Formats: sequence, C-alpha cells, structure tokens
Amino acid sequence: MEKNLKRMATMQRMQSVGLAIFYKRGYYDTSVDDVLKELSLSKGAFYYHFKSKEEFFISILQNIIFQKVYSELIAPFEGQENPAVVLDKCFDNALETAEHNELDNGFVLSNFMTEFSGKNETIVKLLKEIFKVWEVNLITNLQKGKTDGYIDRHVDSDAVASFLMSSYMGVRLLMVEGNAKLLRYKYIQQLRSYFKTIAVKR
Amino acid sequence: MEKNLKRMATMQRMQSVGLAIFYKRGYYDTSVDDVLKELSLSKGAFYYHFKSKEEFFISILQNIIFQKVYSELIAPFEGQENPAVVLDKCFDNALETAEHNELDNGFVLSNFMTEFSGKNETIVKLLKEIFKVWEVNLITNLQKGKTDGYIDRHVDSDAVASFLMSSYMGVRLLMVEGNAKLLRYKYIQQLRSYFKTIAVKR
DNA sequence: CGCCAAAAAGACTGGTTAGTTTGTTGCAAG
DNA sequence: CTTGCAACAAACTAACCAGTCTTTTTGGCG
Repeated sequence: MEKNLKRMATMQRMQSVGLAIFYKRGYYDTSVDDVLKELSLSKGAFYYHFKSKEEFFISILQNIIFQKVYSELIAPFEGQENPAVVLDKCFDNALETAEHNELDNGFVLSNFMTEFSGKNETIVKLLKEIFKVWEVNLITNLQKGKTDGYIDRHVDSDAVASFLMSSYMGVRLLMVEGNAKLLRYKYIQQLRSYFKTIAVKR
Repeated sequence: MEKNLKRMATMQRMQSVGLAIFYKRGYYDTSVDDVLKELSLSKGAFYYHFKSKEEFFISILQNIIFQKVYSELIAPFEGQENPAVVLDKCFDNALETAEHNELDNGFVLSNFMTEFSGKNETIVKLLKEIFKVWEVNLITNLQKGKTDGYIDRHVDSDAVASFLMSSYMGVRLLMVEGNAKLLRYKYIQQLRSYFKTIAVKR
C-alpha cells in the first residue's frame, strides 16, 4: 500500500517536471537526462517506471495535458447558459494565464502537434483525439446555445467551432513573440465583435 | 563567371532542399547529414558553402521564406482596392496551396517560431521581423481601406490585423490534423462573416 | 597540355543520446 | 533478524550529430 503510493507520487512528479521541460524546450530537444537532472533522479529510476521516452510522453499526454485542456477549455461550460459569454470568459482566462506565465511558450496542444506532425503517428493520433474532444464540446454547446435562444439558428456550429479554435491557437502562438498583454486585449475585442455575427438577431 | 553561377545554383539547391526537410521534420530533428543525403552531397560541400548549420538555416530564412511570405501574403495587395476582398482571395489561395500539398505541415513561420522559441534568440528575432513585415502591411492596407471607403473608420486596424493573423495561423495548424478541404471552406465562410463586422455600414 | 584554385569527398573527433545492465539501498512482511 | 523485492544508482553501449581536416576531383585559363 505505502509502496504503491510512493510509486504514484514519483511518477506524478516525473510527469509534471517532464511536461514543463518538454513544453519549454520541445520533446526532441530535451534528453531524458535533462529531465532526470531536474528531478535529481537516475536513468535506473526512469526506466524502472517507464518503458521508453515515448511512453513517458504519452503518459504525460493522457494524465496531465488532457486534464489541463478539460479544466481550462471544456469544464467552464458546465451548467452555464450563454455559450458566447462562457467562451469570452474562458478564452480570456486562458489568455490571462498565458500572459502572466513567463515560461509560457504557446498552446500546448498546437505546439506538440507541430512538433510531432510527420514524425510520430502515435502521438499525433493522441493529440488529434484531445483536439476532437474540445471541438465536439464546442459544437455541442453552440447547438445548445441555439435551442436556448442565444445563438442564431442559421449559424454553422461546426464552422464556428473551427474558427474559434483556429483563432485561439493562433493568438496563443503570436503571444510567444511577446506583447502578450496587448495581444490579449486586441484578441478579445475582435472576438466579441465576431460573436455579434453569431448571436440571435432581434 | 561560370564558377560563380554554379556556386549560386548549388547553394540555391541546398537551401531549397534544406527548407523542405527542416519544414517537414523540424530543424533540431534534422541532421546536416540528412539534408546532404537528399542532395547527394558530402560534408565537405556543405561546410565549404556554409559556416554552420545555423547560418545555413538563416540563409534559408532570408532567401526563401521571406520571399514566400511576401509573394503569398503581402504582394497580393499591390494595386488593389478593397482590402477585405484581397484578404479573402489571399487567404483562400494560401489555404488552397496548403490543401493540395500532401507534405504540408502548417504555416512555415509559426512552426519555426514554435520550434526556436526559447532556444535560439537570433533565429527568433529574424522570424519576428518577417512577422512584423506581414503585420505592418496588413495594418497599412486596412487603414487605406478606411480612407477608400471600404472599412469602417471606427475599426481598430491593429486589432483586426492581429486577429486575422491569429486565425490564419491557427487554421493552418488545424489543417495538419487532416480534413484540410472542409476546414478551408469553414474558415473562409466564417472569415467572410467576420469581415462584415469591419465593413462600412451603409 | 598543365596549372591552380574552387568544389567536393569522406574519414575522423569529441560530445550527446536513448536505452541496457548490473549493482545497491531501504523497507515491509514473515 | 533476515529475506525479498520495490526503487533507485550509475557505469556502459551503440548510434548519432555538428563540425574539422586532409585529400581528391573538376573545370576554366594560359
């Protein structure tokens, strides 16, 4: 029992530190030793808990990144009424986090998608799945917004979802360049302007 | 004279092939030997023409990527009237190219920005400069659109430019996932809807 | 032809990497 | 208290990588 707990704790710590470094420096430019140095652990420890570097990263995707995307971009819709309002707050919050995090390097999902695309099919497939969850959630909530009388019923929910995801990933990418605060302001301003085009006409 | 021509041709060929591989597999995950294998050239040839791998990449940025961004995203505005119409065509054309290119991996600029961010300040700086040229051009043309009576004069050109750049980079990223054709259609549809919010009200 | 420099070949070096193996520690159950 | 195994340590291997160095080929020119 005690043993199992320690095992879980160590693995959790490894994954957490691993993500931070992979995210900052990229998967391929980060060696297992780099991660282990930060953890003050040895090769033995690493390969005792994980079969390979790839499997380690996959476990990070499944255990940490998925949760992050869920809590930041999906959960906020729970029990809310107007999807446009939720989206506004949701994106603004996410951008605020990014703005104040010096170490932030863009949007986790899109960054890794860029890095692994054409290199590791397994991981790309996993990333796609997480994207899909986000997309489906957006579409569902937009549709609900229609029946609830917030979104115009002529609106193409699929297209709006894609457009929203695109713009968000893009602005997160631009923020890497710097000037995150100003960018966040500009983005949210234009997003609101865009929301008017999908709101019910009265 | 002949010699100089051959030298230029070889360097051009190296840069062209180099970009293709760096773009597909990433800079750090592509070895100089990988590029040379594709070129059927030797180490000696490479280091005769270029001082280092980094300098090689920088020359690619300056000679090829800048031109690409210019001809695809900046030049189309030349001598045109309504910036919204140009943008529509311009983005659609760029997305069409991406759609039909099996090897396409996203938007060159943003991909490399992601990869080099936090790793190579020199290259990040260069990439920022190219971004800036694009941004300035967008803003200038939006402003011109105001005086020409196409864009509403209350519109925040800076913010619109950022929003457009974001959405474009984002959709290019999403296209990597597949379903490029449908995505392009959805994106252009929503883009047009967005353009209505910045057009002059009559 | 013969010279010479440009262009290219390719063996080599020092450093790094993912993964293996073998050895050590510490704790919990018998 | 001792035995056994989970949890780690660390040296090691084979492959790879950027860059160097020495040697060879090539092509234009006198």
